[in-house]
Amino acid sequence: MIALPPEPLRAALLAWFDRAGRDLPWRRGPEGGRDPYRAWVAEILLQQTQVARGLGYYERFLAAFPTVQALAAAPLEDVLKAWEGCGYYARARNLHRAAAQVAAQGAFPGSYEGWLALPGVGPYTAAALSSFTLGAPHAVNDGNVRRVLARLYGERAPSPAWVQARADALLDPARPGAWNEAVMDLGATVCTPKAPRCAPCPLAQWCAARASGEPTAYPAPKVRAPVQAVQAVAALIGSRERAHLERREGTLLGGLMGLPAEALLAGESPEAALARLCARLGATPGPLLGQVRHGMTHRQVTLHVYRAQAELPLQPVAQAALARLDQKALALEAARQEGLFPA
DNA sequence: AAATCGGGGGG
DNA sequence: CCCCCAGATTT
Repeated sequence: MIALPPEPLRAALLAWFDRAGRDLPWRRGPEGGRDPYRAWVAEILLQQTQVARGLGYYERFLAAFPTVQALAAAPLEDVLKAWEGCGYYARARNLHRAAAQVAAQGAFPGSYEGWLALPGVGPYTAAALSSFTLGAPHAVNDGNVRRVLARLYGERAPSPAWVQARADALLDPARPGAWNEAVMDLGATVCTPKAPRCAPCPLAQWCAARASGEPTAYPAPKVRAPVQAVQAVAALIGSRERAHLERREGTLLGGLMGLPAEALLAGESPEAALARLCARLGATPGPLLGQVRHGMTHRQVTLHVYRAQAELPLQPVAQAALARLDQKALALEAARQEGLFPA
């Protein structure tokens, strides 16, 4: 392993950060002494979610739940509604659970280990929050850090342990929170995945990937599981404004509401699956409204949406937290209020 | 170590 | 179309 000189490298990156770092709403307050509630909500929201996308959700979420006490007291349905469309809904469920723990103990964690003990807080988030809110010397390891360090050291296949060791060694003990934010800002705005801008990079003089002439070769792309094609049927009972909805159980979209649905069994036709679904609901199958397709990283879902009739409770769709897939399905029923779509 | 969990931005 | 994103949890 090449030993990089830590002090000049730290000074160069922190000087760049102080000049060119991003101005983000969760960065208000003193360095190393940020408001733990605002910092925590941001870190959970930003897990596997790009900053530009998280911004809108952040403001709306804080407006709906201004304090951890308000979050703890709110029904989970309201929390999921605020999270609607953002994905990885276990984050919202864990955030709600953790809020109850924090409210019960009357204070936010005062250490890395304390943060790590909260549901939904793993090694990255505990390092981020302990450095941002407590000034604790813990180095974050996220996608940006992985890419920046892989390029800096010229490592094509950086393991999590390799990244953490390098991040720990480089962390500036005088400004751990600022250092963590600086590496992430560099990765997000300069050392980007496909088009790194080496010219303005404050670390260029030490960077092995830049010296190689092919910075984007570091790190090598991760091998990903193939996308699996899935088919299912759903029943629309009622209208797109007031429909019969079910709560999804399990890990996939768990906690969200959606149209009653059944996955097609191997070799099964959509009509047969619809018959199974209607038998379960005590409903009468109706005509096909259409199909919607929806991609979910490792799944490509084709949903066949049918109308159905039944004496089942309807609820206002606008107040329920729905996945994008169900919103697409509901959109198949054209709004037909008098005057909305004149003939 | 590998699989699973959403949805969208950007080349 | 493909890779990636302020990862965590479960297997």
